[in-house]
Amino acid sequence: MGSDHDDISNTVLVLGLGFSSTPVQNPSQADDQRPNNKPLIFEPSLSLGLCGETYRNNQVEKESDWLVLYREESGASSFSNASVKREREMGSEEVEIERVWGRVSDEDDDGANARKKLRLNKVQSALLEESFKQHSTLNPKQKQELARKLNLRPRQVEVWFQNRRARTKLKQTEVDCELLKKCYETLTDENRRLQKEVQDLKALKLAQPLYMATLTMCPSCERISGNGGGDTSNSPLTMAPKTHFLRNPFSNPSTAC
DNA sequence: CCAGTCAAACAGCGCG
DNA sequence: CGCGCTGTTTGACTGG
Repeated sequence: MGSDHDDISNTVLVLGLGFSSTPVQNPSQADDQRPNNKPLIFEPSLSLGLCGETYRNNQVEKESDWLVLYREESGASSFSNASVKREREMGSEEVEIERVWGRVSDEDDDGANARKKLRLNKVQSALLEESFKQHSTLNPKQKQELARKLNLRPRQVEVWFQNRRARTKLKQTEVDCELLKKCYETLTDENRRLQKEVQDLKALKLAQPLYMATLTMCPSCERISGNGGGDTSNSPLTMAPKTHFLRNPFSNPSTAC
């Protein structure tokens, strides 16, 4: 009866109002794909802006260890595809150590490998992620420092942050898009239902023009009033609750009084 | 800096 | 098992 109407209305209202402020957990596929990585949680916010600002403090704890590991293994400037694949398959720390990786620097490009694409190792990725969570943009000093820590060129750090921002934004847009689709569907259903209700009421009004045109009753005080507040005490008519409570618009009595 | 794009690296699948 | 194919991820570049 009227209760389901109210339920639907409330649902729609909540969805509409909650949209801009409801935080949505979005387990990031991209960030969790590397099997060897610590579970870095990217939590895009549904609220406008400020995405990627949340982070877990305890992820910083290993940074120094990673850097030690990183510094121990860094120094190589060539790049090995086979070792990269092996690392991903085995997913162990020791492979990380024996893996040959590094940067394609301006200095040591030999021409043949100039177009070889660098793949950041997990230490580098983790530190970049950590840094990104703290601030999604870098000032020149931060960029230099990060590049120095990671043995990368500042340009590479800069590019990584640009890509990270862009892909975070894209991901957030996709989440928002899905939410808007759901919201649209809900509102469409609600609109359809209300249209039908209007039609029903119109049909009812045609069938019983006198009642519908002249009388209304508040369900809380059960007083009948005519149009323009006229006196109904001498009216021979009695109330027809059936018409009034078809969908119970008085679920909130104050609206009728 | 951002949006758009390219292309290397990689993952996953089916097939012989 | 390995090969080819396809789709995805991601480092890098370009133009505005």
